[in-house]
Amino acid sequence: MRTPDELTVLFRSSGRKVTAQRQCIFRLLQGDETHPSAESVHVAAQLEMETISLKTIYQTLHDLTELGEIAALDVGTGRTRFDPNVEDPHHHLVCQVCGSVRDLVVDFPDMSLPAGADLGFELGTAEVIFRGLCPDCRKATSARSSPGVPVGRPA
Amino acid sequence: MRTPDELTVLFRSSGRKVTAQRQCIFRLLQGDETHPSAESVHVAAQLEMETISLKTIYQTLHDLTELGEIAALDVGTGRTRFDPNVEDPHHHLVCQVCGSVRDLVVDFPDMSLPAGADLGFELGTAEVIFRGLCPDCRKATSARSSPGVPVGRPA
DNA sequence: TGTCAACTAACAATCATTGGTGATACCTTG
DNA sequence: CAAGGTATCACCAATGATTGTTAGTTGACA
Repeated sequence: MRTPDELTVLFRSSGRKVTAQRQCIFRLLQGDETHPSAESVHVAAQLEMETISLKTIYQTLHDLTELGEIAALDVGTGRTRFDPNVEDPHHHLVCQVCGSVRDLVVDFPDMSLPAGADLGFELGTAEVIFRGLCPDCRKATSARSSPGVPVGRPA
Repeated sequence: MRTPDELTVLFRSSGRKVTAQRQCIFRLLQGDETHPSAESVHVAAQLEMETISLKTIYQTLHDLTELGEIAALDVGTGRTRFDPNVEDPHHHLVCQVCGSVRDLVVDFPDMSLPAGADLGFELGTAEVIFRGLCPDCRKATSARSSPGVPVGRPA
């Protein structure tokens, strides 16, 4: 996504207003690689603005998604995750224990389908999700118990 | 998954009872390649047993998943889809319009990660989701309007 | 045949998300 | 700077998929 300043211009030119809350959200998303959920953005935002509402978070994330500045993704953790990186095409690593998500900037050139395998589908994007254990949960698991904060439904 | 008869044995040997409802569900899943949701299994089951309850469907699907006879998957259509094919490792084709899901029995050998790209994750499975348009929605889209039955949240 | 799990109906609860309200704040354009 | 209108807030309700609860009945199986 673009910088907060550029987003300010973009919002205005698309008829949206730029409030302190929205700028706060812009700043928080800027360079965030954790693929936050709406709720975690809310928590982070509340550190700066105690009264900011979850509704506002949802609305702004929705606006940003509409403008193509962030991507909404469902990796099966039960909440929608938001990805500020829409520049580089990439895939995702998902921790099966704590639900953390990281970008995977690897291109798989050989992922085209053999003729006839497409079952008549008109293909769009191919999205790869690698499931595994993040470094933290790896430590916690090999050691003893209590990993990070568990998240959402299994698979 | 196994045949209804084999599942009957398996259920009994795991302390579960085999009722007419359960056998009906076994039969319906047998060879179903549409990756039905709990609700669509319910609809199909009601054709044979008008009074079968959605709870029973959920419970039996849950049991089958626990026994590893079917797989529960989240492809971002808003409902959990169930896949009776747990024998062949495979990926999935998902229609962005109607939400239909088909198996993709193609193996991608070159999907290992370059050294260092794993960000310290311990890798498990890699699941690939191809999004696109199914044959039916393709026709409907290129023609005029009204595709199949739209399903669930976008991406 | 008896026991106990499974079934049903009906209803409530969950969780993430979206929708309404009315009132206030404040951004933006003129 | 002032007007006008959108964003915000708090509060509360609704959605949709799924799970839980209850209580009474059926039926599997040893």
